[in-house]
Amino acid sequence: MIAAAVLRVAAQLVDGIQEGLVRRGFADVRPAHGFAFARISGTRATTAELAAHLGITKQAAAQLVDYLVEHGYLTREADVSDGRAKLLVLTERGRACTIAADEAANDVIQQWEAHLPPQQFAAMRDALNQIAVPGRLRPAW
Amino acid sequence: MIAAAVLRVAAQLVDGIQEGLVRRGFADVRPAHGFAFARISGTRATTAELAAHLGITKQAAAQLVDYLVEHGYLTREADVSDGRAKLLVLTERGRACTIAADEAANDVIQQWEAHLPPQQFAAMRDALNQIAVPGRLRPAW
DNA sequence: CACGATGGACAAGCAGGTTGACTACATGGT
DNA sequence: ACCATGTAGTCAACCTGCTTGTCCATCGTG
Repeated sequence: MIAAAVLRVAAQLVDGIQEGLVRRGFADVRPAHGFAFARISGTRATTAELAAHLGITKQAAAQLVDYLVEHGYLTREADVSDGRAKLLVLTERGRACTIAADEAANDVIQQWEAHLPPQQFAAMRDALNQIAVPGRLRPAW
Repeated sequence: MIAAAVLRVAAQLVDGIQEGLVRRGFADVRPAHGFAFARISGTRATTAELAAHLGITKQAAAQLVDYLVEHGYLTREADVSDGRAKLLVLTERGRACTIAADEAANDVIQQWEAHLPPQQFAAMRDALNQIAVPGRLRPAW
């Protein structure tokens, strides 16, 4: 069953990243935080924008941000161009964590690559990229 | 990024199945229930076995089973060979729901197939089946 | 047949999300 | 210049799905 295979592969990836982060000294982040980091390290981000990106309410996003601030991954800075907003910026540790997550993800993917003929791996990668629509990232489990 | 593509594809699949189930009249089941159905419709199943299969505690599995019994998908039957155990068996509605879930999953997959050259789709399917280890099904999000 | 292991259930609590209401600031129309 | 409406953030209450801890009844093996 291909559907089950997709879910197992996704589960492997998430679990593998999580384990890799623990090994690299980032035991206090959850998978959801990774999606937040990805958003914050990209363009300018506020809590409300983050909430929209993750598909959760801004209250839930706010408490996620609280957690990351408490654990030294993020700071809230005043936005000079908007007195209401607070910009989310990664700390040094936050940037180190995003890098570690990327490395951990690549470790998992390299294991996949090692199990497949190069051309088949490339076919799978291209197929996944074509299928994946740029919409929501987190499923509604 | 291939990691993001995998997660998006998995999210699409889960969301697509969920939406297909709603369209077919099964609005009161969650994705986790699908994994439970798959286990129960296979070999003999008890609540404790289900818990092990899903990677959750038996208490959590018990309340999941409670829900499915209340909603008419399952019954608990006495096990003649073990006075402690209660066998989980699908009702007619339960069987119909598993069939509907299979159909919904196939709908999603057919959309993927339609977007890709047949040979590339086959390569992706085979690659995923090779990569997927038969371990846990639900990630620890 | 006694004793450890196992299936199931009861209770309390936690984590991550929700809805609702409120304040402070922004912005565009008259 | 001002007011109306919209938006970022926060406080509070609550819900759901899961956890840990404890217990009982039954199984199976020495």
